[in-house]
This record gives sequence, structure tokens and C-alpha cells, in this order.
Amino acid sequence: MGKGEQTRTAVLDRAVELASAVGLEGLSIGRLAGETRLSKSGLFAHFESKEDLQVRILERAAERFAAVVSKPALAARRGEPRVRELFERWMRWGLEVSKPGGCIFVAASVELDDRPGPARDRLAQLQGEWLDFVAGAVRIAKDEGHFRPEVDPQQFAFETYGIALMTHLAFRLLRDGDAVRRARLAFERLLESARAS
Amino acid sequence: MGKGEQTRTAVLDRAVELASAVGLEGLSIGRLAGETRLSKSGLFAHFESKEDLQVRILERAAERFAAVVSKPALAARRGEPRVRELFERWMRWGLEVSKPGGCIFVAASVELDDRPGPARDRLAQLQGEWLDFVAGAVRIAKDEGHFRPEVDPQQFAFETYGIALMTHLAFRLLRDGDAVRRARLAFERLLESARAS
DNA sequence: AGTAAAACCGAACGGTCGTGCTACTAGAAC
DNA sequence: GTTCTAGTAGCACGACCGTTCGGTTTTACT
Repeated sequence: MGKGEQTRTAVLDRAVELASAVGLEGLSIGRLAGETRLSKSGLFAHFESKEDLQVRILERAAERFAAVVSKPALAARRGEPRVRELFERWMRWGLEVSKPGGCIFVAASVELDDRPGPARDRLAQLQGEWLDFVAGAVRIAKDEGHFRPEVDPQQFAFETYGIALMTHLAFRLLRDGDAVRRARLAFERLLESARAS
Repeated sequence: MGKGEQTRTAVLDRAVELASAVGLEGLSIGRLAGETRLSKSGLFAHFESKEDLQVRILERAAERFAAVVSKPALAARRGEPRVRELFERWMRWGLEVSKPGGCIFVAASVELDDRPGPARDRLAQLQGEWLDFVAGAVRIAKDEGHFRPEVDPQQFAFETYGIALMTHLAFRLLRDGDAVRRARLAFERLLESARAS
């Protein structure tokens, strides 16, 4: 890894944290340059535009997410255990990792939801892939006989994401200490309704 | 209503729409002034700071929300019918009213979740009140014997809000045409698990 | 109709924004 | 040891930011 790529990665790592807190649009080149001890122009030389920077931030965040959530969860046993593991790791990602501003995907999703452009497109794709990934684990749980055959994996993923979003809001905005407990309760109810009796 | 208040209300109405799209921070005084055919300074005379403007935007949005969601739902019969009515109106608020940028409360919640200040405080309070309002309707449904006694109204409100958030994301970011159908499915499942058998 | 107050405007302030351009510097290749 | 190149800095640009101030217009009331 050459010097350039090394710097770029360091910049992006810091950018992911900053963007989680202030948003992809709220993140300014000057601010980011200051925090990484680069000049504005020195930093900017690594990216062809702010839009490009935003896309790369999302890309980098997705790498991290895969590294601490999706991939490790595959080590869990196929079926319900893996589904549970995904949920637990997902919770941890949203509530710990993002010490400052919460999950960057949540922030970006709301910010970009109708601001057309490459960043929006990439984000929508990433989110869709993640939903499919969760749905895939659910499908396996059906195949293993853990879940009932009539369970709709996409619906399961949809509802799980809903729990994650609400937990995010309750924990971060409302400072609700019960958020995680409520999330687990909701998820258990979801599992219960999917489980083969 | 004097001229001043009239103008202020018109400005705030436009500001609510704009802020839904670009966020409370992304909304600029100049832009808002242009869209309301006022000069920047003329507009600014109505608010003592941008922060004050943001709080008033939230206040105005809450008025509207109460007028089209909370209050009309009280016309529905106590118990499950009213809970359903709340959900349906809530869905409509999130998906229709906000033609441009979605629900302003969703946008603001993510934007302000860790940006301390009066706007954040007011928003958290409003969101808490809304959750309590939903929980209140659920409690009535228990009293009416529609829901089982062991149902936790706050938990019910928590999960319902989760569905609303996910619907917002699926509909706006992912452009998922099934979003509303999935939302109703999830809500029916929630009702089913709460209903007295 | 006259007047005091309220509403609004124009211009300007110091800053910061994203983005170019040019020049310097370090290390790799020959 | 010279040449080449990738990486970074300095500086400037036009645009827009939130905010202030002094003056002008419009409204409301007697």
C-alpha cells in the first residue's frame, strides 16, 4: 500500500466518524483536512469532488460493517443462531461503534433519501444488499427447519430493520435506557412468530 | 392575527417543507427568504436566530401533525379501532404530506440526535409525547378488553414507531413499492399478538 | 388624516464553503 | 546522481453563510 492510499484510508476512516455525526453534506472539506492534519488542497487531491468523497465514505463504512457484522456472523451455526448473531452484532454496531453520531447508514439514509446522485444510488444499493443478506439468513433458517415454511424472509428483514431504526432513535435522541431491552423484546417476539412450533 | 404573525406562519409553513427535504441545518435563511419573497433581513426580523427558527419549525410541524393525525384519530372508537386509526393516519402523514423530503420529524431526529441545543431538546420532548400518546391509546384498548392485560403500551408504541421508520426508509430511499403492504403486515402481526384471544 | 409602531429592505460584515492552479518536496527508477 | 512522479502545500476565486444596522415602507389606531 503506497503512501497515497495509506493517507486516503486514514482520511476516510476519520471521515466516516465525522459524517456519522454531522452528516455527509454537513461534513466539510476544511474541517476534515484540519482533523487529519492535511491542507484542504492536499486532502482534496485525493478525491475528485465532494460527491466522490461521499461515495467513498459510504464504501469505506460498508467495508467496516462487513468486517464487524456480516462476515463474523457467518461463523455462527446456520439457521436461527446465525439470525440471532446478525441481530446482536447489528445492535452493537449501531450503539457502540458509532460513539459520536450513531450509525452512518441511518444518517445517510435520511439525508439522501431524495437527494439524487451517485451517493444516494450507492447507499440504496448497499442497504438493499444488507436487507437481502439478512433475508438470506432467514431463508436458511427455514431450510434448516428452524422457521416455519410460510415465513417471508424479506418481511422478516424489513421488521428487523424497523427494530434497529427505532432502537437507534430511542437510544440516541430520547436517551431511553430501555431501548436495547425493548429491542430484544421486539426481536424475540419476531422470532417467536417465525419459529416452527 | 396581525400582519406579522401572518407572515411568520406562512414562512414557517414553507420552512417545514424545505426542512423536510434538506434538514434543519441544511435550510438556509437566504433560500427560505427567496422562496417566501422576503429579503433575508426581512425574514430574519421574525426570528432571533437560526436556532430559534429551527425550534419554531418543529413547533409548527407538531401543530400540523396534531391537526391531521393525533386529534382526528380521537374520533375513532376507543380501543383497537382508535389504535388502528392512529397507525393509518401516521402512515399517510409520512408518505403523502411530505411530498418532498419525507417526515420532518424523522429527518430532524437523525440530524439532531447528538447536536445539543434547544432544537434537540424540544424535538426529544415532542417525540416522547407522541410515543406516550400512542401508548395511551393502547392502554385504553387494554381497558376496553380489546388487548390482553399483560400488553406493555410503551413497548407497543416502540414497535409501531419502528414499523413507521422502516416504512419511511423503504419507501423513500429504496423506493420499495411493497413498503406500505409490509408495514400493514407488520402492524397486523403486532395487533394479533396484543389482541385478547 | 395623522402619527407611532410594526414590518420590511439593501447593503455590508467576517467567515466558510467547494474547487481550481501553481509550486515545492520527498522518494523511486534509471 | 539525475530524472521522474506522486503527494502535499499555498493561495486565490466566487458563492453563500448567519447576522447586524440604518433607513424606508406599510400597517394599525386615534
